Amino acid sequence: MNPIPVCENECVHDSVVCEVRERLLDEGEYLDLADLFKLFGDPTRLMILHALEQKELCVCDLAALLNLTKSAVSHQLKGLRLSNLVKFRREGQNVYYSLADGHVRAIIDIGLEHLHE
Amino acid sequence: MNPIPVCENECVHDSVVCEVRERLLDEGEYLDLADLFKLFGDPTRLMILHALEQKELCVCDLAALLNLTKSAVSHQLKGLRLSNLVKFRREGQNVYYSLADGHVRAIIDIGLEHLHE
DNA sequence: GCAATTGTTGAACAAATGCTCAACTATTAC
DNA sequence: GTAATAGTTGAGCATTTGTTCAACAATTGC
Repeated sequence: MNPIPVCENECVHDSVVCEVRERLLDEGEYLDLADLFKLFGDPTRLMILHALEQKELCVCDLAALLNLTKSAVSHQLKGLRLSNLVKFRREGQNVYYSLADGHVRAIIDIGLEHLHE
Repeated sequence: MNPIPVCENECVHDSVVCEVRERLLDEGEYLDLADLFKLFGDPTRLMILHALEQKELCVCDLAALLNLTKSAVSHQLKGLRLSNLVKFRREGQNVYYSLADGHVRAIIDIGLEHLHE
């Protein structure tokens, strides 16, 4: 019998598996990371993020730009806000959104690089 | 009446919206990009990718490592293969998977950086 | 040839996701 | 105060997604 692995398989390279297991992150980290990347996994949110890369925009602008209802945009912005991808400021009746930091641009750029290579 | 935007809103800053619209990508690009990032949006796939960052592994190893069936792992690997995130080679009965290029590591690293900042 | 093992695939089903709709809050102008 | 506009929120519903299960293909050893 071997270390931790409980599995249906015979072939398993135990020493390698154990070695890799030690370098893996906590399960919670992968959950958090997945929740973050899920936000990039929807065309609408990508367009919102990419638009905000160009300029600060209010909800109405985004709705007009993407041909969506303000509600739909607002729902998506909420997710982006909760993960600190975007920040916002109120000015009168308008709420202006912009990117919170450079991570969004960096991630999208690498994604595009991967697609176009 | 103004350029392209057809919308329910009055507030829209037309010149800004038009300017941003010109810099947006084709809709298909956002779809492709979203499909790519969807692959990072699942904890299981993230663990697979992160494990492959450490070492080349066969399906059995991954199954043992993540406590999943070979079927589940194989299904996920298929998606990763189709998007050129992983490559593989057959050696006897085993199929060994590894990362196709540096983009996976780059994306995961930025994601972790964002979470931990 | 046959049995054993690794790996892949398609169908099925439960869980998660994104949009719509309606109701609501917030600010401005009167 | 009221009316109008911007924005948010929760429920509902159709679509998508991830795993399981069973059947199948591929390689090895006899």
